[in-house]
Amino acid sequence: MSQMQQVEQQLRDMILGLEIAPGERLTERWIEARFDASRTPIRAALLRLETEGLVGRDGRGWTVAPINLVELEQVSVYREAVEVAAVRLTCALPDRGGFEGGLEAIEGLLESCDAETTREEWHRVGNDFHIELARICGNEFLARAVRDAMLRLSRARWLEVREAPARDRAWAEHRDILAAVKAGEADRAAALLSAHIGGSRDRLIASLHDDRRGLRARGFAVVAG
Amino acid sequence: MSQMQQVEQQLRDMILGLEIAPGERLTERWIEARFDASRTPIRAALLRLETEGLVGRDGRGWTVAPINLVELEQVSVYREAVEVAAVRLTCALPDRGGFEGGLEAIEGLLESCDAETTREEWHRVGNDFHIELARICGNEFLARAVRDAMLRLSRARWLEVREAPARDRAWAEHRDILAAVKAGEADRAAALLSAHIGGSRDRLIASLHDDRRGLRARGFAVVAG
DNA sequence: TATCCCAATCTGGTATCCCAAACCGAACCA
DNA sequence: TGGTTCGGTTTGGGATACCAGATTGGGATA
Repeated sequence: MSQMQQVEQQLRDMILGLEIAPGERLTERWIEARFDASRTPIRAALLRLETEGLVGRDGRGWTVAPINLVELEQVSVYREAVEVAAVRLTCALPDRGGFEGGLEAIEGLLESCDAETTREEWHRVGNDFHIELARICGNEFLARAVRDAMLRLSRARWLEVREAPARDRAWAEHRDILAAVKAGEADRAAALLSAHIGGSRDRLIASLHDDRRGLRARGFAVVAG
Repeated sequence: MSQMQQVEQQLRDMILGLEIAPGERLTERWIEARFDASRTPIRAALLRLETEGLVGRDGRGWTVAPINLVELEQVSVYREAVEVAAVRLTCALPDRGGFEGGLEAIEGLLESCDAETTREEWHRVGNDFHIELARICGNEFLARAVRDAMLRLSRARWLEVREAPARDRAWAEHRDILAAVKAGEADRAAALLSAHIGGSRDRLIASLHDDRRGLRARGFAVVAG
């Protein structure tokens, strides 16, 4: 793997893992020292992370993207449109991508979680459910759009204060959506998915909005509406 | 404007204008000589164009993205989902973005075309109609998605063999869609837009599929389904 | 003549170097 | 004391030198 890809992945992990605070300034020289790579691959990595929305420009200089509630809301609306379209496509498929890496695999994902599962795992599987669900429709662009959107939502979802009941409800909704898709009931799947995403969005925004002081106290830049 | 942006824009223009053939190999050194810039800004430009799908990697080395009929089909499906969602959002707005740079401006776009209009203008305004229509919904991500999709479709739309009647029909459909949005009739607008994009897609794919020998004869790499 | 092999060449990847502009702080003036 | 200016420092943008691996073209050989 090239150094550029290494730097990119490590930086992304640090940002998504909140090891670098949202809103924090980044200098190419600091990254150079931190990762022991020269500026050429670093700049390439920053350019890619910029297109992913994880870092941005602050005049001259780089900044880790802040938590932006307006952006989160818009990304979520975008993702709802794309995911619903993907699920409708999947329902229209003859076998609904039911085999080899399709719906069954996703069902396996859901069932891999139980009371013992760590928070990291819940988070990861929660992402993967939506990404995989979109992937089996066969349209690369819809799948990529969902991946990008989930990436942009990742830090916020991690910060969200979620109690066990809310988590269990989300999981139940995942199962319902999956069942509807397996049955090929496009309208029901679309409605369930839409409601699921809409509800997640509202709770996510509300949770972050309520806790924005706490977040700022942790050194995170939070841009509220 | 930085050199990187200049190189990026010029390269993009050359690719979209088919001055560099789809599928053609690009070397950083050739670009260096061609644009009299050093490899640093050139690499940055290539990285960005890669995310736009205009250039890609061919093992080691860069390649201008070929005309890929499967990709075009998928991008079009993606764009239909996003554009319909954007229009529904717009219809739900109180004033439907009707003022200052909103719907009226788009109407102006359409009316700026007549029998005297050059092919370049038709092409540009055809793109802008969809981009602007998506923009007024207020969701940056939906708007960006449409922009990206139209960019990916741009070369193919340019190559498409279109007679005047087909062109006029497309324009009439644009007007109908706009009228439905102005009236706030979300379902009608969505249905019209969906049909318009679906029809465009089918004709585009069919046109390129029929002419793929001619395109290959011009040195264009065409990947058919 | 066909084939194989090696060296010259060309490629993108990386490390550095230089530069102009922006930033920051201290010193100085009102 | 508060504002301003000015110079050093730091920044990203660009240019270039160097490297390792891939490619290729030609010449030697069977």
